[in-house]
Amino acid sequence: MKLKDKIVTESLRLFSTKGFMNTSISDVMAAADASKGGLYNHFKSKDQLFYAALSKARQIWREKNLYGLDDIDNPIEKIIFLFENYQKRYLTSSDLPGGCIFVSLAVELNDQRSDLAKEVNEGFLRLKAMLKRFLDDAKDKSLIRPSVDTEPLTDMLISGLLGACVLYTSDKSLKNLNNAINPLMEYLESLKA
Amino acid sequence: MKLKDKIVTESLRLFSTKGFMNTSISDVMAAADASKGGLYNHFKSKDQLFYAALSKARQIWREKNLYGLDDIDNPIEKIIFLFENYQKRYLTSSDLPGGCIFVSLAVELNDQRSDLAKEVNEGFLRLKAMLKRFLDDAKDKSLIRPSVDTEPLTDMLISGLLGACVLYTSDKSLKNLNNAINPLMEYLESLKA
DNA sequence: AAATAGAGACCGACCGGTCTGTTTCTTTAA
DNA sequence: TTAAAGAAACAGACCGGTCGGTCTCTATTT
Repeated sequence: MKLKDKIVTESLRLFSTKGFMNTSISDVMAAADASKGGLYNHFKSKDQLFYAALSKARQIWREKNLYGLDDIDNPIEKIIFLFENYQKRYLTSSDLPGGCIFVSLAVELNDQRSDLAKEVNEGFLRLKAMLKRFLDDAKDKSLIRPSVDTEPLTDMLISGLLGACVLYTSDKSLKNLNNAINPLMEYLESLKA
Repeated sequence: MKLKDKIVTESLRLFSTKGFMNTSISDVMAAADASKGGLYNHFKSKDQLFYAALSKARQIWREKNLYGLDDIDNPIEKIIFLFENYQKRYLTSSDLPGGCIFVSLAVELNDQRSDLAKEVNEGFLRLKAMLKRFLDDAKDKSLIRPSVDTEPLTDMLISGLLGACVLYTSDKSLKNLNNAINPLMEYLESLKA
């Protein structure tokens, strides 16, 4: 692997555990087994490294969470499969040992680096939009009861998912992760028409 | 107000927005309009200040969230009232401009200061135990359907609440806060016997 | 030979913490 | 009532160390 990729990979691991501001350039370069000269040859600044790492994190997010979704027609089943991916593929990925890096970064950066946080928050909005699209689609196809209001349901699913990330961050046990996510899936099942 | 209290109050505000490790002693003393000598006269170290601030945060948590709970008999209504307090009294409190400080600290400290994080996580466990107690009580009194399994339901409520905190941290809008918490209350209502 | 990649000493700024000196409050005795 | 004495509260210069970033120099590639 080229040094540039190695730096991004290692910085992602460190950002997910220590956060962005508490990870020093020296930390990153020690993990990448190289020196500062090697980093500043590829990135103009630490902020630039942040954007590169965020881009890689998004790529990993899509790879892990959208896996297999295209093979499913039923939008409710799609959401349930996404939630399973979240547990089994994404949160437990070795590339992000600190859990969901977007949650960590959003909490850390919002009040002190709003420019960087903005990029992170956009991801939440996109996930929310995707979930709402699935739910609206399910309603159109009469797969869930017509009494269901998709807007608050979307918010509940999102916050449940984010909460599960927080719990997993603070106690990396699969049991707690299952306990947090499975009820959401069961609730979704109960809404089927 | 005495300087010691002022230091704790201001450090709490700063910890909730900037996090513990990214808040410098100078930041705290500038906010408290005093100097380092004044701080180290009352606290042995920054860690000691952390424990003092955490203690104050817990006191605020109880004041805001347990307000009025004793006047309610129905345990389900207690939970709903607690959730309302969370929105209207706790998260929007001016003492914690960064949102729920326990969420911020848990995410920040778990992988780098596990000794401090342990203290924070204990609070989650206590909240979880309290919610479960209410739910079990409700089940005993046949206030909710007997088919309800209180264990996963507790986890769902906790992670929903934590997720709401994350969302509120990254977008301090009451609308999003309501959207995240209200569905939890509606879901609880739907479980009534 | 020219260009790129990388190493690592170095810079000013800031970190948590210490130390000394000064001010303010409290206690005690005349 | 007052003044001396002691303790506690506070200010701010200062310490070694680390931060992000720069710069020079060497090694490798083209």
